[in-house]
Amino acid sequence: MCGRFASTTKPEDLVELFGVEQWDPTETIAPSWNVAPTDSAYAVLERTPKGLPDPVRQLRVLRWGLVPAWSKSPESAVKMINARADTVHEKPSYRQAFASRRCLLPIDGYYEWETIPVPGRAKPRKQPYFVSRTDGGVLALAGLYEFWRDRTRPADDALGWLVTCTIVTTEAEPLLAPIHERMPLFLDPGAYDAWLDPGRTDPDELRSLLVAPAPGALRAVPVGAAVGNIRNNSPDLLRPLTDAERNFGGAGGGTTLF
DNA sequence: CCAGACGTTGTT
DNA sequence: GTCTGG
DNA sequence: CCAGACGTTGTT
DNA sequence: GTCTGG
Repeated sequence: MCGRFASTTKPEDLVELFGVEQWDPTETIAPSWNVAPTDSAYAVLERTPKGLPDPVRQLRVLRWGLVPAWSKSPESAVKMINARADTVHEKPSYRQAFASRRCLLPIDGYYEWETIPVPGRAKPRKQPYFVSRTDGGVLALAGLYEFWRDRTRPADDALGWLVTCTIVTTEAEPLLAPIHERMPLFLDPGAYDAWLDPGRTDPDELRSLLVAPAPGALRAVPVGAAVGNIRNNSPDLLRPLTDAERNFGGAGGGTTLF
């Protein structure tokens, strides 16, 4: 799955990479090596302005954790950080967003925790990994977004709209499966246009864009436990564990190597 | 008909 | 908002 | 996802 | 043990 990630690419660079036509520089967030659910994140999406024929590609800041438009409160649905690719087109909470509000979430990589049973102890050990593109490029995660109106605020209050997002997940590819059974889906540049086009609403066609990556496209590197605490946030979270650090605490011998 | 859910993951 | 369960 | 809390009353 | 907050 995907429950924590790093996002440090400058918005100006994201604008270049994704062919963004519209970005409001006041919508800027600090680089983060520890983005958690309910945090803000950059998203690339397309909206068609009233009276215009074509959608405009934008870079926006959304809150991670999708809140369906019909939710009574924004907390009730904050667990919706992931959406299963195999059912996303039919789930009441996601299908409208899937039909017309798809986005890309550009990230450097995400964290995955391997659960390692410790003989004789109830609590297993949790070994975090940082998963990123082997070629070092930005990962364009497949996402959905949704608008939620806060009725406790005045009708003309711009802050009365909450825009949230979720990440589409699938079965882990074979190389990652030993760490974790699920993983987020990402798109290759050739699929960006079709995925973002709000004019495309055929679920089967859209689902065909969600394909597993080639084996080896992603790499997983074991990192320190500090990432577990969201108060920790620095490039040091990405530093690979040394062999000595991995052996120290590692019950039952070595961890999976890449 | 109304009431209540609407999600994913991991672990047992 | 819309579907499911009772 | 992990870390950290885990409560009620009365008053503003 | 389980829920909430970030």
